[in-house]
Amino acid sequence: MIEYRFFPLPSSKRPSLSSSTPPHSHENSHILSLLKSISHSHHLKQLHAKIITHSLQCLSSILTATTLSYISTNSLDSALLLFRSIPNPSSFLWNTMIRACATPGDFYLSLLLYSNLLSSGLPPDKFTFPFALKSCAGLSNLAQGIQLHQHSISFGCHRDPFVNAALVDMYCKCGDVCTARQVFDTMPNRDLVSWTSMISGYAHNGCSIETLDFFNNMQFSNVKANRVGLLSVFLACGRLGALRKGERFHGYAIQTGFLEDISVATAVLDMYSKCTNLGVVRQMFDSANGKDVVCWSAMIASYGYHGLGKEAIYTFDQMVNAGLKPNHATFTCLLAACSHSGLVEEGRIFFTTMGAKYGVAPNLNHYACMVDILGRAGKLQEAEELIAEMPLEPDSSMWGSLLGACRIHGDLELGEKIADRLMELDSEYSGYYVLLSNIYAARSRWTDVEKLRKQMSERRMRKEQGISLIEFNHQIHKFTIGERSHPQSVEIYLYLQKLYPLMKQLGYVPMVEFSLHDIEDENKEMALSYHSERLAIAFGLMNTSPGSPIRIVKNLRICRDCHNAIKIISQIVDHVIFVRDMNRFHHFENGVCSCGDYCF
DNA sequence: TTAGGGTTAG
Repeated sequence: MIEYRFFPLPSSKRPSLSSSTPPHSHENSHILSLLKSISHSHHLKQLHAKIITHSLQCLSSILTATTLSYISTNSLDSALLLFRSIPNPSSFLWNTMIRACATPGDFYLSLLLYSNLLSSGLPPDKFTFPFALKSCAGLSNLAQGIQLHQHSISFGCHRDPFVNAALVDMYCKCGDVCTARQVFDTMPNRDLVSWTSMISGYAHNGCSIETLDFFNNMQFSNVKANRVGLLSVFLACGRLGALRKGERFHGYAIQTGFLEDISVATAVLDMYSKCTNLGVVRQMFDSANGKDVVCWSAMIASYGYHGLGKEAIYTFDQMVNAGLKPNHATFTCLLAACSHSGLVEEGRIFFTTMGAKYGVAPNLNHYACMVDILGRAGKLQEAEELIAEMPLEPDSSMWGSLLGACRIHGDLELGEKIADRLMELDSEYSGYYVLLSNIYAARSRWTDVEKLRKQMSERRMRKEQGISLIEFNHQIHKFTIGERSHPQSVEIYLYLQKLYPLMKQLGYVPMVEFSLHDIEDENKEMALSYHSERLAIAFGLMNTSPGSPIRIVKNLRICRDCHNAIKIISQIVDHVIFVRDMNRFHHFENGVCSCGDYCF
């Protein structure tokens, strides 16, 4: 636990109430009303000076009002300075200070004040906890949050609905969804906000199926959803690729009027961009009223996922011409779009001018995008130099981007060098090991593959399991590599076995190096044939009529062999196949993929 | 005086 220390003024320097000259009461009321109405920090400072000149700073009510005015004029430093000079602040003032600091950048101050409140002897109350918990949530400080939870019980505030909602939110934002759910389940009264906190917690912790289930539970409990709940639902549908469910919620958003809100319209747009083709996304964008920078950025991101980098740039230009100022996320979307489409020069220009021209200095994400742009295009040396010269401390993801490029271009020497760096950084992300393992496997260096596997095991790391999802009959069906637990497994495997010779006739040659086990080629072929996306595609093809699109969502990158296989499958069957992997969309039709094979 | 929030690399 972090020990929060507070440094109060020595008591001798504090103003003393008893030594003050009694001021005129009408003058006090006048100053108090002035303090309430003041809206500019400059005027407030003038008034504060007047208060000191007239020796009114000894009055508790005046000091409290002045502190509140500093908070309302966003002068937090002055408010804190003044607050520290107040001998015995009221609970109300403590809470107001803790709340004022419960914003990004000042969360730690908020907790410092909470700690000092405890030292002062005043008990925290039902207003204190929501603000202090919000600060723990903002810092993702679970240990501190658990202590606050215990304090809320000790001080008898744990039954308050606001405290409970804040606890649910804190546990979710600290990644402990299970405890959040326990708190939720024991709540005496669950209102819309607590339901929404839990739904949003599930959504932001990647529990997409639970998000949708919980949203349904809320509706069964006769709690009517609002726009905030809908935002989480669209996030979950997008992640699951659950187009039909997303469409149903889109209908709900239209009926209830929530779609008029630009945040809901953006969430719907984003859901479509992750579930389907661009036509409907563009329709959403064109029909949205009051488009802000987030909505424009979502449209730019969407062009990026679908490999239309030039359209992403055109949309960016339109946004700027419409008078909107791009933010960090806009540039991340834009650079990622350049990367997916191989627009190296365009990306380089945006990257080098974004700070001076648009006032957005490149952050780690932007550097990672630029490394990716250069790396994918084969400019590995330039990418390495960019990392070496960057003014920020490169993190593991930066080296990970470059390692990804080494995998694409088969640069084993650089790949090993980067892998050493990643080991030094002690990254817990198993994907980097898998990338290096892929580079070794592609060169049949099975001893090195085995060595890596051992290192992963020593570090208690496991390769993230590949999962493919497909929505059918309002249900999400999940497939993992070689699994046989699905009710239609027998038929799925038979289907793939029948498809295999047809694929070979059309020139499919299995790339056995993508099967990482040191096993015989024939077995490798079979291991590849049962990758999760192929099982999901077979399930989709078996259960839908010709002409209907097949939509798959995969949590990892699609492997090169599956990519080739699906291109050939799209030549055989009368279906368009969409696969969204962890990076982007692949739109397979008549033997061609929309990514132009650029990602391999 | 109290809460939940749409875009973001690999």
